[in-house]
Amino acid sequence: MSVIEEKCKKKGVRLTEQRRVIAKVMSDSKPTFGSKDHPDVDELHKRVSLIDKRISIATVYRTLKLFEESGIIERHDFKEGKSRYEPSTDEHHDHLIDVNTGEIIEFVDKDIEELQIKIAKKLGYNLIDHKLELYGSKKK
Amino acid sequence: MSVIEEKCKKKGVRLTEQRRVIAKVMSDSKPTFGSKDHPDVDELHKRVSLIDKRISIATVYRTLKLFEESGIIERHDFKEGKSRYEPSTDEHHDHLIDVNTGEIIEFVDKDIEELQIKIAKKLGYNLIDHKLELYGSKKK
DNA sequence: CAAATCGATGATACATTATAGCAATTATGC
DNA sequence: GCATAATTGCTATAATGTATCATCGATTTG
Ligand SMILES: [Zn+2]
Ligand SMILES: [Zn+2]
Ligand SMILES: [Zn+2]
Ligand SMILES: [Zn+2]
Repeated sequence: MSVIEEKCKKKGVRLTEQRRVIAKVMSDSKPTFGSKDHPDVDELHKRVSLIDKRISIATVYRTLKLFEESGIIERHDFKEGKSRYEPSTDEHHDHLIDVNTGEIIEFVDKDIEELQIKIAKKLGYNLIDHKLELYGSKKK
Repeated sequence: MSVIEEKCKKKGVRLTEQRRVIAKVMSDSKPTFGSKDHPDVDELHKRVSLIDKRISIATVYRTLKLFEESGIIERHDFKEGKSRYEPSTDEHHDHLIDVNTGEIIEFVDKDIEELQIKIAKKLGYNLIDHKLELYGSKKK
């Protein structure tokens, strides 16, 4: 059983054959370091179709929304207009996008997380969420 | 003459009657502290129409794109799907969005800017651009 | 000054991403 | 197994933004 299927069970999200396939594909999407996973809906539909080509794009959209609202996956809107998805991780991370290759590098930085909380506080706010994306080109 | 009209002249961006109106509206959009300006295309078209109701939404789109590509204004994609605009400022700033009211608070923080450069460098990248948005609720 | 030229405009068609409606199918609880 | 409720696939629709194209208007050329 895939990691995401297990999380669905734990959270009481009903599973169907289609959702199980989408869960499997999402679970397998974890990027090895250096890759650029975080697939978009079309890419996911392609991967899903390799397992069962009768699953419609509408179901992919609906299931991703369901998983996202249940906190099982995360949606990102990088600079493209379309959403990209990844399985939720235990430890929060942010992203650096290689502007030349599109490669996505994940990073964790405690200092910048704390700094954001501090900035919000100074402005009189409690930080609820944040978006941090770095765009860069490889040093030579 | 509006601030943005002046910048157009300086950069050699050709001005028309329509563009002058849009430049004026954008120039007037600078938020006083506490406001939530950074208007979207529809809002801008509304404001533009008050001055000249024959200006089409297509021209607003085209002119905003032109101004943006010339570095005269900046486009932001907050969490809504539609773009919002503001005049470019001398000093770079980031945004905190009040999740309850939609209010947008601008802030400048040298430390977080430097930290981002440092993080990119550590990953082997030169930082070219970044997106930093804080979402929070007012402390009571 | 008139003609030719070139870019900008307005209206509309189209593209893209995503959601909504609905009949048919599937899963669930008894 | 049967009734009920949720889910699916298909398609239509919504929302945001871009492309097309005939027309307009400004500018240059002779
Ligand atoms: Zn973060
Ligand atoms: Zn990630
Ligand atoms: Zn910044
Ligand atoms: Zn701003």
